[in-house]
Amino acid sequence: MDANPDRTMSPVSKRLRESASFVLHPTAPFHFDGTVCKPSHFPSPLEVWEPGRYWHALRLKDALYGVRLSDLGTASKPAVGVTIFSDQKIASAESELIREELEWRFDLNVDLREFLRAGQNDPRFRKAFRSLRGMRASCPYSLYELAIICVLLQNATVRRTVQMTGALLDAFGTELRFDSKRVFAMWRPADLDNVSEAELRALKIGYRARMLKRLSQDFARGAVDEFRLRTLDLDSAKKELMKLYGVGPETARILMYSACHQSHPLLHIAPWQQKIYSRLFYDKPLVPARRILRDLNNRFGDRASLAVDYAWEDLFWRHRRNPIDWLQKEIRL
DNA sequence: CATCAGGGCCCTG
DNA sequence: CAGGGCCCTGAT
Repeated sequence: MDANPDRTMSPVSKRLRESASFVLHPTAPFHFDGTVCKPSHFPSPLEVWEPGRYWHALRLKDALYGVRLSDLGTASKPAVGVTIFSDQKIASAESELIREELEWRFDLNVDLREFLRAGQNDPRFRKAFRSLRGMRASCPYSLYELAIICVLLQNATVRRTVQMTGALLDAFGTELRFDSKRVFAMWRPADLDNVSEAELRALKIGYRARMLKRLSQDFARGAVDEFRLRTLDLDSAKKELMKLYGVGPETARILMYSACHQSHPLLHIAPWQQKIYSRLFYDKPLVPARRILRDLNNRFGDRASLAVDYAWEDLFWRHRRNPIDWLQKEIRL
């Protein structure tokens, strides 16, 4: 294991050099910034975004890459330039594997045409669909990595999640330096084999320490096959995921949606979501959850989760440009 | 200073 | 299937 053995030291750091490049052609329409940058997410050192460009770490098999994505096309003629940074040469078969994985993680081949039409026809969604037209439900992380992030989000405020993530990455992550950027790669499941629950707790992650241990063990011994999971239908996949310690209905939903690209009808709206959706879709302080569910599912069916995501991210994009008062009050730091 | 709730989940009864 | 407890932190 190459996780940092002395956790009082600064994190393991690697310098990578440019090793391969190719171009991807997403389905049209495509929205680059909306796909790679999610303003509703908590800020983390796992990625860097600038308009039209995006940097992150990618673990595949046993290799660790730095990735830069560049927007080279337009909404209707999309093209994404990919440059891979590595500490060794990249064979063409390897390059092909990376290409397929990136296409999956950013959901570049999905057909959104019918879904986008439905959004244009709904006055509540028209604006969001217009400004993010072609956005994907993407996730730069592996299933394991996203599961860890979900656990760090549970029952915590954003500020606390940021702290826990930083502490864990300092201890077990790898800092990648490439293309004048620095991003962190998360540890691998097996890297926590020899780390005790007490050591994790010392990083102030509380009761989540046990979940991190058990999740990592399960992934390390192959109890979860991410690639098989991608092929399952919604219910079976959800059932599989909920066997994992620390993965309940909400985390399973997030994993299904973001990492497995299973859009779905809405089943449940939490109180904090209800408040925000009421403002967003009805311009009222509080609309009954039942009604919100019915309206959205009627309009969008099994793409309802994606529709909400469009409105949600659009809201945060607008908030970023021009702070929205009522939203600021809802999102505690 | 004390108390509480937080962008869930597990466990118990 | 309902409700209490969980780590820690900032808000009150």
